[in-house]
This record gives sequence, structure tokens and C-alpha cells, in this order.
Amino acid sequence: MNGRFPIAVHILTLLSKAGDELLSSDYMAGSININPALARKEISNLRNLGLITSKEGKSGGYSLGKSAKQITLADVYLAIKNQPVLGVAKNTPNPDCPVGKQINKNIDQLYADLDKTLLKKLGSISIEDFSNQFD
Amino acid sequence: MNGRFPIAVHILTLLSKAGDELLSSDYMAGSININPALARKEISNLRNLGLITSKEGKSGGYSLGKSAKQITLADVYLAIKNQPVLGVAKNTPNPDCPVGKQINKNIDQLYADLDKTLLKKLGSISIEDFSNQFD
DNA sequence: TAAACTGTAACATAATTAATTACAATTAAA
DNA sequence: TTTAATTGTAATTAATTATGTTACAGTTTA
Repeated sequence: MNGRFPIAVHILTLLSKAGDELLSSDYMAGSININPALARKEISNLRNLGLITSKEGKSGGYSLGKSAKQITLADVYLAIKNQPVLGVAKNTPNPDCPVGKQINKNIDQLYADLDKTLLKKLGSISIEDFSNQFD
Repeated sequence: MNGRFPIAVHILTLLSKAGDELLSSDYMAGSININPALARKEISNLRNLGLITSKEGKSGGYSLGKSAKQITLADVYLAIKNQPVLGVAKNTPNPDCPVGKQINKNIDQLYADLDKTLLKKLGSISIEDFSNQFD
């Protein structure tokens, strides 16, 4: 789980609370306490996936691309990982060793299994659920 | 999930297959294709947790500290993470924002929840199970 | 007593991630 | 119609983390 996940969740939570009002990257970056360009980079990613819509120009900004109920943390997690959630085996073990020869395949399979487990859990939590935890 | 996990699993799998025979760090590092000192570093960690026992000196080496049936992948995962498995929220968001003020607490809680989910799954797989997947 | 090991610290390198700067493009409002 | 606020994105730098290496003292057995 990397640092982009909480940033993405933070952004979506802010937008969820904002409703129809557009929020600027500056405002959201201020809430997260990161650089606005970094926020926009993540927003851009989420926008490509339809989770956020944007409006350019003066008095532009961002809002949710679908309802907070329809967006789950699984969407967010998948959004911040191009690869399988828990990574892929990437050692290059000794092919002459019976264990080394097969371990990457077995580790990959394990990771896929864990991915499924995690995504199921994350899929059960919507942005609405998450943002309802706030006062 | 970091690169130490597959290394630790690899080591334990080799030891599981070796039974009573002691394996050297050199041999295991050769199977994993990493530096022996790096292997010993991870072994040292696993040994501190009782998963491995060692014998120093000539014809020394390593063997499992408990039966392969008793060691689960949850043990391994906890071994390679000092902190909660999926990390802790570490941004320093704006305390003047109602979302920023509370988000770390909520993210931490989510991570704890995900930890539990993952560990449950990992706890259901023993090193014996894992190493039985090999020919 | 020499050889084969472990144990560990200190250091170096590589890889990844995060942050910053910069500026073109767009749009609304003055 | 011009100015100001804003997005979009690329390029660069800085910081952090992870990995790999070297070195050598300590231990044990043959």
C-alpha cells in the first residue's frame, strides 16, 4: 500500500462532501498538504478512470464522476496500481534448483489469491461509507 | 508487499524440503540468486522470531525452528513488517480542514481492517502447504 | 590449527517515490 | 476583449527506501 492511496481517498472524500460545488486542485492540495501539481497528477489518473470529472478555466475545478455510493475503495486501489495490487514476483532465482525453478510461479499465484481477498474487502466499502465516518 | 517476503518464503521452503539436513546461507542465497549476507540478514530476522534455528561454525547451517505445518505465511508476513502490514497513514494533512483533521485516523482504521483480512488469509496457508506445491 | 561456517555492522549503490518548477491551454468574469 | 484563475502535463530535481556489498570477528568441527 503506497502513499498514493491515502491521497486518492482524501481527494474523493473531499469531493464527496462538496457535492455539486467544484473544488480546485489548490484547495484539495491544501487539505492534504501536498503540492498542487502532485494532486493534479493523481486527479488526472482518477479522471481517466471516470471517478472524477473536471472543468477547465477560470472558476473551473473538480467533482465526482459518479456518485459516492458507486465508487468503492477497490476502484481506488486499482487506480493507483497498474500492476496486480500486491506486486509480482521479480527475483531471478536459480533455475537449476527445483525450488528456485518454480517459486515465481507459486508466489505469483499466491499474490493473485491475496489480491482477490483484498479487493473483495475493499469493494465492500464505498466512498460514501468512508466519508460518512467524518463529522 | 515488498521484496523481502518472497525471499523469506523461499528460504523457509528450502528448509522445509531439507528436513533435518542443515543448509548454509551460501547454498540458499545461490538458489534465490542474492548475496549471502543479504540472505543471512533475513534469516537472522526469522531466527529472532523462532521460525529458524541456526548452528554456528564449520558444518553449521540452518533448519526450521518449528515444523513446516506450524509456520504460516502470516508469520512470514508479520516477520518482514515491523509496522502494520499495509503501512500507516503518514501524511500531515491540514488540521483546519474537517476532512484533513480526521483522515489519518480513518485511514489507519481501514488499514488495520485490511491487515486483519489479509492475515486471516495468510494464516490459512502453512509453509508445508506452500512447499507441497513444488515437484 | 585450519577451514567452513554464522553474525553483524558499516557502507555503497540502485531504484522508487515524491516534490517542484514551469508553462501552454482553457474559460469566466471584469 | 483582456485579465485572472484555473486545469493539464512534461521535465527535472530531491528525498527516501530498498537492495546489495564488503569486511571481519566469532564459533565450531574435522
